[in-house]
Amino acid sequence: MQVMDGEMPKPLTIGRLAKQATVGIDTVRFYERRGLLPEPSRTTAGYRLYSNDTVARIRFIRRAKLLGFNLDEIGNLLDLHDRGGQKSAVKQLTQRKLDQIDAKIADLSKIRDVLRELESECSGTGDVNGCPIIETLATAED
Amino acid sequence: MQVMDGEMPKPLTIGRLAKQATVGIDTVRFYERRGLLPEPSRTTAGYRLYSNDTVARIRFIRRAKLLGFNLDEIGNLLDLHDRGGQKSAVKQLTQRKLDQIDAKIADLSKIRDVLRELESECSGTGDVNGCPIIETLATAED
DNA sequence: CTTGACTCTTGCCCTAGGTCCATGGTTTAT
DNA sequence: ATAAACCATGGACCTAGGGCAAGAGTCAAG
Repeated sequence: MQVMDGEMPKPLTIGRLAKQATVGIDTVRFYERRGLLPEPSRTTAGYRLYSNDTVARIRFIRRAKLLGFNLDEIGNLLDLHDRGGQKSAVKQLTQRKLDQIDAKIADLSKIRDVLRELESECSGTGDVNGCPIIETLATAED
Repeated sequence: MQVMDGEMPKPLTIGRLAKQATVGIDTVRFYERRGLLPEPSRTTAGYRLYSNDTVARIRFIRRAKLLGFNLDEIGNLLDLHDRGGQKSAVKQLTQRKLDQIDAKIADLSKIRDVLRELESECSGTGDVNGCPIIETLATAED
């Protein structure tokens, strides 16, 4: 087995990392400040150098965000991942998030129902006099 | 008919207005700056003096907020109310808000489904190795 | 060797909807 | 008359998640 890797692998500087993870450079530094990314090693000139798994780590963060976790919660998930926490802890975080989302959906559904009702009651023709939407806003009992 | 109103009606200063509308004083001034409340008259000392319908106007704003309208949209609604706009304009604003809310509910529902699935797959016992939630975040294809 | 592309740090800016503070004048109650 | 409570203005601050810019150093290609 010959070792003939023709190319020097280009060092993973912050710009390349950001591109591979499809985030902005500022986002990488921001995550570092927030403690979501470990402090990277540096070149003698002070340039940050990353290992490949940082790409995966950033993707982890983005996916978790898509699922509705905020950065603090993601920090917890990452800690559990890094330090081999308990599944129960992960599950609990997920359940809490699920509860929050259910609550939010319930809120929005109520609002939607009210709005639908008002909208269906509004003829949509003529001036605003007697418009049930405006009327409700203007005169509803507290 | 005698006019014998025993008491001088206390002038509606900003503090009393705020209390009646159950908002903070700063909120009243903030709404004024945002153009949601007209500039009030002033005493010679510069104190703001409000008429009673300002209470109703602030309540209008709060109710509209509860229905999910932001302050810009509420400004539009107030304009339509003040200047006798068309019902169709009010209805349109309401429909757009309804669409936004539906979209948000749809978003959240998708997230909820994913989260529920992951949560149900997670045994909740043992360490994080093999936890489907962490695993998914860590390795999902982009 | 020079030009352009990268990177460094520090620090300010943005949204939305307010909230809080300092400083100073006014009004009201005791 | 004097203290407590009120009001004025201007500006800073808050959350969340970054974006943007200045000024300076570094690196790679031609």
